[in-house]
Amino acid sequence: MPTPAYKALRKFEKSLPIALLRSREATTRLFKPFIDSHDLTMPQWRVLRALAEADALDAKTLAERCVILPPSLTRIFRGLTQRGLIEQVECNDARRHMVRLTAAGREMFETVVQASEPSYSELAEAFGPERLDTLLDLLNELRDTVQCMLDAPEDAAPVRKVAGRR
Amino acid sequence: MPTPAYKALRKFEKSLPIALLRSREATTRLFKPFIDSHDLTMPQWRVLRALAEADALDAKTLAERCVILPPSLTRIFRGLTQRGLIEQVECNDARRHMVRLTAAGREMFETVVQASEPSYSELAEAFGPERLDTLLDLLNELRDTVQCMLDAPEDAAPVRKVAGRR
DNA sequence: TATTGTTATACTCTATAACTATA
DNA sequence: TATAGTTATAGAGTATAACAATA
Repeated sequence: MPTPAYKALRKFEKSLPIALLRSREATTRLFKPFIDSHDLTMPQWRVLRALAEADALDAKTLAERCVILPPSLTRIFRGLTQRGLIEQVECNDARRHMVRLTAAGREMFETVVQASEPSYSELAEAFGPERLDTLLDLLNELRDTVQCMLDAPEDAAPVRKVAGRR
Repeated sequence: MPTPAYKALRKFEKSLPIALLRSREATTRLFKPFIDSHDLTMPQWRVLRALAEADALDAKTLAERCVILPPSLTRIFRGLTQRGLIEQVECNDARRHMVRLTAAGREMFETVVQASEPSYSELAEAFGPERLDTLLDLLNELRDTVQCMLDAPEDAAPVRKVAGRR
């Protein structure tokens, strides 16, 4: 007989972490070819995309917004700078590494966007534009909700900040 | 003036791949400590979780269901077997590597589930149980929709199966 | 003293191709 | 001949700690 914990458990498809992973995997498989064909990695592309909406951003902001750890971001900066897609920007606070797109970087961004836009439109149409919008809202609100839980140290979680053994 | 492609583009927060990534990152940060504290990796945990709902599964099924590539799965099998959490099961088709949880594996599964269930409940309550359910449905349907698009070779995508240069 | 970012390092996952065994 | 899985291997991401520079 199944134990209570097993019975209470949501089915595999109803597991939030797994559903997020599998949806992301499928979405990535759809769009990654467009990124690959321009010799960009997905994290590199997220950086270009974030910069395309801002004049310039610092490493900390990009790390948070693109879900990239600082050491990875350092390498990404190096790669994109060498290829002439981004450039450093002077900043009052000399500690901050601020970057922006170069003309070539913006051109690269536009090229990839134009190439992949049809697939995005096709997906939106197939899935339903309003449902896609609902999904996006729910995803962003879920993130906020989790963020709040993690900020409020009230739960019975295992060793949080100081990671366990390993 | 912004180019058409840029204007047509959804804002950063409205990008599906990025929204999925960021939501998953937050969710992972919430649950990963429970997995870590039992010296399991996330992929290992997904395998245990998938096996907990089935008597036995073969590598191909697990790879698809847990979003793990075959070579990774081979290593995961090795690790979980050495720790006595899974065991191989005889199969008619000698090519297939079928595995199931051992008693210790099921015990490990139950322990982790019981430890993390309070956080999941707290999240469900904070987010709204019915909204969480809607989100899960949308995620699973999104995956199906994308799957259909990828199966139907009709779009103007770049070199699909045969990856680009690299 | 706190913050920002880089370097160093180890480990894991990702991704392909080549190979073996079985059907 | 096709399928299932393993091995080999290269590369990229993940994660921490330690360090340098600046505030």
